Amino acid sequence: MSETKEITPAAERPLNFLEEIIEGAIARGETRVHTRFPPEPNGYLHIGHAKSICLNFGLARRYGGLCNLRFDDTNPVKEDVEYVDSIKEDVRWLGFQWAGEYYASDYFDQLYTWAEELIAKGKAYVDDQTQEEIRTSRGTVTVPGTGSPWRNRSVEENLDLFRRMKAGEFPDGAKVLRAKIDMAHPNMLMRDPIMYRILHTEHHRTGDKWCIYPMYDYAHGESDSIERITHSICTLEFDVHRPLYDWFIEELGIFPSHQYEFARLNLTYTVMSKRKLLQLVQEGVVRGWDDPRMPTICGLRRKGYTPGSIRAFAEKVGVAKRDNVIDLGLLEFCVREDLNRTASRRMVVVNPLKVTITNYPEGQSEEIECVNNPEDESAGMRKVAFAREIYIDRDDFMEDPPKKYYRLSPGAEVRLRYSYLLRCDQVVRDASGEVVELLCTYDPQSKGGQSSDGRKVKGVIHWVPAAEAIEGELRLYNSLFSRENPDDVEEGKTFKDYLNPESLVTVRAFMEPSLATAAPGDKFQFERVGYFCADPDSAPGKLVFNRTVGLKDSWAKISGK
RNA sequence: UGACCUAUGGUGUAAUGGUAACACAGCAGAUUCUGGAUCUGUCGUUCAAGGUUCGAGUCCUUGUAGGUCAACCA
Repeated sequence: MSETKEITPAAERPLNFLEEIIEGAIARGETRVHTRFPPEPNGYLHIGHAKSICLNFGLARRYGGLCNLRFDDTNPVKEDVEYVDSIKEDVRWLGFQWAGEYYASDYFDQLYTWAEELIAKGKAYVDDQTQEEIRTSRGTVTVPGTGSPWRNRSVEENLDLFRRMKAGEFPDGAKVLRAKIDMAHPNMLMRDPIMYRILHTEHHRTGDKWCIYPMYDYAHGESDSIERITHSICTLEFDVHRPLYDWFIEELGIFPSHQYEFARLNLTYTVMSKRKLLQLVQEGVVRGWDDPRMPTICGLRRKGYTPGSIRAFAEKVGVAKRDNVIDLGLLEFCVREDLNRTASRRMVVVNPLKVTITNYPEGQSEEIECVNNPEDESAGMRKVAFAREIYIDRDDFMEDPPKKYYRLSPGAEVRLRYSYLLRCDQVVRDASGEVVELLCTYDPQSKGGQSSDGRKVKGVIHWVPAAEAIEGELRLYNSLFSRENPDDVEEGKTFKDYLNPESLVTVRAFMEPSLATAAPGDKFQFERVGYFCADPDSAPGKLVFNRTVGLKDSWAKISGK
């Protein structure tokens, strides 16, 4: 009964609509489940991708199937190996293994052959119109398009022209290959969509082998088909692409993969579009893709998020087809839930106030045993030196405290975490009247939760020994934007007008000595402050910690902060 | 003013024609050497109007609202 509460296993919650579709198929005897996660290597993965990754790999795992990692690298002008590497690292870090690592570019030869096949069937043609002409002749959502003057070229001419496009005889933009469908189709995507464009650009994998590249719509379904993907899961905006996805597969008569759409993840107080995230990086608004304020996987990792907390989050947000905006608080809840069970506790004073314990012998000190993690006995104990001079946090002292303030104030008594009861006797000020030191007395009988006369105090505050404390940097992160939905811009503004000027606050802090050996990535709970993770910038003698998330703070609520 | 998708507490997600529930957030309390954690209680929900049915969140019709689509991006 008192066991740690487990995250609801996927098996014990109701099925989402995709699982119902799969179980329906299984009921009809189709037992194979093969999914894929298909990022374009043109940017870093973010928390929205994490939802897709957990979904695709999770479904495969749940139904004993496979999930491929496939790079949708059909546009060489935007793509780079830097992104390929980061994507692989992030998927692995999230805890998933792909059945195979594939690239749409691996299929360029097959795709080309199929394109010639469609030309031969009279289902595709080479169009000489300019980009502008193609755009205007496509019509609008309410006006049907009109056919290109090149729409009825002979199969022989189309084949010849397409081969010469491939051979590099034409400059970029001179010609395209189009599917011949229906220029008056109510779905704009079906109005003779472009299959190939000329791009004399080196590809990060195929080099200069190709100067024509397939478009997403032509490449994606066929790639799924080649890999014999059973469930091609994508986000809602691809819904209108499905008829085209099916059209190519149908015309080619190849393995019938099917596309299903779900609603992408949105989070409050952040943006999720790659374009905007790229802009923040390029303009130096953040320090890079892995800036802890970014909603990227690498940003969250650097901030101290755990793979398990992100998986739990993906599980909790569910999968459906309606647009949604998830409360950032849910993500924070998930990481607190995880870290509470696993993070070692430490004492760190953010805003130091010196305390001299006048009845503690000068020159004396003792080792105090501190519990590393009350949620995990196996985490053991550590020792912290206690002496006559210590630091406490300024927030833990008030000269004139309001009601319900349990912390230190003149004449009041609190417990120093893991050690003694402490009473404040006198306040020392500097010339300007600022409080610079507290003179206190301790109850020598009060160690280990006791007191000399059985009295109890309500407040417990943390501390560090003045002599041994080490100094370090704390990077306190707040939401990147101050507006709940930064994409929802007012007249004449852009999303950047809603950047939170306090998204990063850097402070110096005094830390207990055991933190000196913290290595980048190590996670701690600084008691009563929050969860922190040693930053890659951190090194012995130059400690840097990122605040992953603060602790729930009911005093802040009461005091109305 | 075309096609398609969607509409359930503050935010998400369930309820598969038969008592509208779960999580987060909120509120109140218990407990606690972290104002943490834990535990208990509590607030609050079916877009609208018709229809089918003994019975509708669910099916049908019509509205309304939101979203997606007019890159040689994915």
